Amino acid sequence: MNQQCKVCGEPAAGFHFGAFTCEGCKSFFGRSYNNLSSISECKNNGECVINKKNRTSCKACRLRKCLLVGMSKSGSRYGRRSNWFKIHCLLQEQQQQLKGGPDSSPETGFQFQLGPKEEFKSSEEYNKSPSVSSQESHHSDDPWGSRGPYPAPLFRPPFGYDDNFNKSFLVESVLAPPRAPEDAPIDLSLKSPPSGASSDISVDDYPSPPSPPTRTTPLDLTTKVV
Amino acid sequence: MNQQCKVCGEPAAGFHFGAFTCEGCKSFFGRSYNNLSSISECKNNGECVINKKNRTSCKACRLRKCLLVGMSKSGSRYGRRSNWFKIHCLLQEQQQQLKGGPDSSPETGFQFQLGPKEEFKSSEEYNKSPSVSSQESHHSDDPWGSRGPYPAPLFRPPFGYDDNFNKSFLVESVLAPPRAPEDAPIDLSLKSPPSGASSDISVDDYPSPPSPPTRTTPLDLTTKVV
DNA sequence: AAAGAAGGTCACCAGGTCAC
DNA sequence: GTGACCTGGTGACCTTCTTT
Ligand SMILES: [Zn+2]
Ligand SMILES: [Zn+2]
Ligand SMILES: [Zn+2]
Ligand SMILES: [Zn+2]
Repeated sequence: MNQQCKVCGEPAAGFHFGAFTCEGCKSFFGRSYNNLSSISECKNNGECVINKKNRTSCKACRLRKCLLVGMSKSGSRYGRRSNWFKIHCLLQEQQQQLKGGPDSSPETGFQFQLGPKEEFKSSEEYNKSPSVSSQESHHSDDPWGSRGPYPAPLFRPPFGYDDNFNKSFLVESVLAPPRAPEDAPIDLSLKSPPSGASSDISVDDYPSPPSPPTRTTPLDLTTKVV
Repeated sequence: MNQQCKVCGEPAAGFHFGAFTCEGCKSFFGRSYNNLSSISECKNNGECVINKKNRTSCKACRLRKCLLVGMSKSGSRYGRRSNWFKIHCLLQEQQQQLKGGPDSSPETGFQFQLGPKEEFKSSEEYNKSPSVSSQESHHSDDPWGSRGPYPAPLFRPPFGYDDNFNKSFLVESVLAPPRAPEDAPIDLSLKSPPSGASSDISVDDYPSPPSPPTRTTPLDLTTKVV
């Protein structure tokens, strides 16, 4: 299994925070997440394309990429992955090779968790975002720690698969370049969501896993959203 | 690990911008790079030989040397050096002592990142490898060795080298020094400052770092799995 | 157990400082 | 302008703990 970091393209060290990443991006994400204020605005209008060599040059864009590929603190967990997961990884990898060449852009790299792109589910949801506060957000106590609400069948879809929370919420609100006038004072608003809830990032709770097996054909699993 | 500055020969302070250099050359390069205009043309026809004592006397030549030894803004590396790398350093050092005497010229000093020169030679071996040539572009990787998945043995070869590479590691590296596939262009455009380095030197890209022994087979991921 | 991820550690480096 | 010295960020390696 030879995955590449979905953020920068370097050989991946494992599945971290919801995506295959290298040690560097893993650490970076872990650090940044708790310290968003340390990230200064992109000087390139938020359009940097992250790769192995330049990944350290723009933290804002690196973080954005992390979120884009599905990383999230809450969407992580300990322990080994199910077979289901591994199998899918392989398949996906192969498929990708067929059409993209081994080195297809890290940009879209391996699409495990719903493609970042359209998954965005409009920003509308985001617009009303603060809504997050609704109520389920108090998941706080144990975002995931102890086996949450899952049935854990033999082949349960791997974690992080459906966690698209950050896609809609964080990515857009926070990192997406908010149309700032050039000299915008940065602020990069991603301080922390107003809505308290302490969740600087809230995850709506865990969407029921797409029941996997039983094949559906070309594993679609991705689209699901709830 | 006492390395010498590849630019001037003084004891190196570390690996900076892609090469082992002293503090001075590091700073010099960092400064000059953003300010090429400040460098005046060489008065000696671009033939100055840089050493510890005269390094400050001709900026043009000093900078040229920097580039020659592989320095580049994008070639910098962060974080700790991998064990694999360290071992390599030692070996190389030893080898060098055997044949060069402890005090071999700083000129050729330690060749880690293949000098942009003809270090290549063995690349032919590369070329004839059928599959590789096709599109193995993402092959590279350096002795810095970005690690793959964990339970990594003490000296884990970077990227896709097979696991029992470890065993033969010593032997191989000694007999067949690693050579990089050139995935990097290495143009090193500025052979000699055409006329004043004033013209921009585009050094965008960086000579691929040294690199580990080449692996031959295209990774057979199929076998492993599950 | 064994595998594998989160987190911690701290070797290392780009940059910035500021007496020369 | 130079380069010894600091500082904050990075990432290879390691430890702890969860999941298979
Ligand atoms: Zn990465
Ligand atoms: Zn950027
Ligand atoms: Zn030097
Ligand atoms: Zn000169």
